[in-house]
Amino acid sequence: MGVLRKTKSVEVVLHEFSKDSSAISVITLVERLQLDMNKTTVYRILNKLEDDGIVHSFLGKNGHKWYAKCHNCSSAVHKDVHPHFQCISCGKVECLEINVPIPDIPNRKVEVSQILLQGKCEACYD
Amino acid sequence: MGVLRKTKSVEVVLHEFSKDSSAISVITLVERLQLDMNKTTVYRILNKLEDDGIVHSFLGKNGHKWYAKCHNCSSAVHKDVHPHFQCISCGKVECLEINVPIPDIPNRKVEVSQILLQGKCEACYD
DNA sequence: AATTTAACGCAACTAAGTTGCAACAATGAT
DNA sequence: ATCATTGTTGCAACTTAGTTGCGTTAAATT
Repeated sequence: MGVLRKTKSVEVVLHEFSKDSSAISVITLVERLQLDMNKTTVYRILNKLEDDGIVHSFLGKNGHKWYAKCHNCSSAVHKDVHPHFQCISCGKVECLEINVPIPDIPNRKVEVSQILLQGKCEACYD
Repeated sequence: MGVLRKTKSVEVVLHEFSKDSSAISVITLVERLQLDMNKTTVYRILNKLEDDGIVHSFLGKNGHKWYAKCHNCSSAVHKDVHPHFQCISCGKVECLEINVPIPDIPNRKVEVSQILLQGKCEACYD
């Protein structure tokens, strides 16, 4: 499954990602687009955009879902398995373009790593 | 706040952690103890046990809360900021006694790191 | 045993995310 | 351009993790 039709709603959602380079939580998106579309539509479009490798998702500090634009993904391979950074002051979430090497773990095969770092962001830094 | 009284319910919850060395999700715990106590009680006891540094919590792959016994914590300092491993086959979650070094990030101060690794556990490994 | 007050059970609530279905609209064919 | 097809949307109702308020119960202390 993926995005098949270029609807108004899809364009509106895409626009939100194009104007903001940081990640957006679904909650924020639903709230921000409540006049444009139903929350069900937001959830469904995000699902499809992720299938298509256009955005990727991850969980913020409360276990709520966040989305951000992908840089080097396709529907086949989601390469964007970078860490994410959430500011504990302003709540903003960003993708970090760094590589965190995961040590080998005996008798276990790590396939996915989900790393959420929390602290003070650039703007909230003392 | 913390555990002030040694009630039957507290002992039952503690017993669950003593008989199982891997982590337990709140959902499982509520279900497993439904004959012993109310789910509200489970949530409240876990909260207090965490405050006291007896257990620590983290989020599993669906954003659901998990708890595991602490090894070197106190109510003042939660030292148990190790990574967790969740098996994608059987769903089991374990604490990993390894250290994942987080690289310094320019202009940001990392205070907490939440690392969830997913893959095949010892038992489900091919 | 009486008193104090933390802890408990219960029911009702909140909020994120999902589902089913009828109505609508983007796309390709005519 | 119009029609038919079928993917997409809105709506309402639902599911489920987690929380809250409050009256009752039961630890701990005297």
